[in-house]
Amino acid sequence: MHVLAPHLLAPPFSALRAANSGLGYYRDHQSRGRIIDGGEPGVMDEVLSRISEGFRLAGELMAELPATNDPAYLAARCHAIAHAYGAAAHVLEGPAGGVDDAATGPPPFGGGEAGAGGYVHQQRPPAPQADLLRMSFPGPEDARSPLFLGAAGPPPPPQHHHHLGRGPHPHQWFRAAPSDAYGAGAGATSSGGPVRRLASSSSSRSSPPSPVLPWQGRRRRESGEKKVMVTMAAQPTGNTELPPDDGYTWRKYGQKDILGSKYPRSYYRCTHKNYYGCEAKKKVQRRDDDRFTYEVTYCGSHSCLTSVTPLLTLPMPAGAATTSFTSSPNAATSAAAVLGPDLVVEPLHLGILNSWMSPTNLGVGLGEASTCSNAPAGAAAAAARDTDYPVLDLADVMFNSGSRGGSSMDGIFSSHDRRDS
DNA sequence: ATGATTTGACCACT
DNA sequence: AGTGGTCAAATCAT
Repeated sequence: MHVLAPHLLAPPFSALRAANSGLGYYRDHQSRGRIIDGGEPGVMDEVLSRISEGFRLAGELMAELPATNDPAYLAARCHAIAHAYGAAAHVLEGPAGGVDDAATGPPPFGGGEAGAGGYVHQQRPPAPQADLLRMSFPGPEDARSPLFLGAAGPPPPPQHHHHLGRGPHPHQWFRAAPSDAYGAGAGATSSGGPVRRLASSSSSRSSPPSPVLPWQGRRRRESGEKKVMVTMAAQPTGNTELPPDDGYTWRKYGQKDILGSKYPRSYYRCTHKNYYGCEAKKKVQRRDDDRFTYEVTYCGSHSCLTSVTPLLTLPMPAGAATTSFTSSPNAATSAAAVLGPDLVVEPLHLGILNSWMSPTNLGVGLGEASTCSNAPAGAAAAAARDTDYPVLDLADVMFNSGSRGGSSMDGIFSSHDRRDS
């Protein structure tokens, strides 16, 4: 049995931990600008390069793990990874506070400590760092861009040209289940579908005089509606990139070219809107300056996953906050609340977790994020506020239970519930 | 048959 | 008037 330092774990774990270390990037969709202010121009490039390298190596290691049993070899690989991250830390901390050996230094993203159950996140990093996020999931065949970085805005939408391979996600690390019963891991986004036609082939549809009926409820935008923007890396899948999978299933309902943006913006609504009237929506846009990064803006909350109590009753490690996720009628709100108001990014964390694992399991609505961070969390949150949030333990538990039954949307949306068209 | 995507048009908002 | 968000027919995939 090889024991790796928490921060040396391969991608999914390290990414997860990073995310749960408060690096989750989440903010109002209006904000823009750099996330990382590295001071000198070249500094962040180097940091990125280092982190990328570390992530890449970790990805490779993970890929090799199943077939490798040589402790010495694994240790060497771990050191290489540690070195890469250490170098990044060194650059970040400057000459004075450099960390020469990441293996003995603090976790790359700080704020972690080994507890009874392992690595438990306790505090989130200083505000500035909170912006430092951007996930990427280097896979064996494509280890590009590792992660977080703060790009500022949201990630761009799926480019249909590349998109959508029809089979299972090539890139399902630690994902026990393919997604959900509808086979849409990344939601409709990856469910496959027609490849975008060239403009010239403008379908045979002879544009009938738009039969748009008289005012049928094109709802006026709710200006007060909270939105959450998240920057996520594309899912590397060999030579294509899929939009980030946040664990929910989405159905695309529109795409639009946005002024000033190189890539079009795609609009998605929850696939279960018709089942449960779920109003969750999201806009996905690929960044102009980084095609591997998408900016996802979530609007509204998922009301379709409020009955995922089985998931939320995952065993909690001893010592972890015991506040139940199950008592609330609204799992999403409850979960976020439990994590506490101090963790502004928790919904994102969970969303990320969600994306790492069998989606749909985690009934945490990202759309609830803003609401949760503002709204009183209630007694549960209050109780959890001063407690070590079991985020990571939960994550581990979830990873470990990724193959458990119930990961399928079937368990949540039984066929008889479906009233969709 | 069913469900998802594409895409032009419509409409709200600024 | 310009832009962004949504609708829905046509089309495509399973």
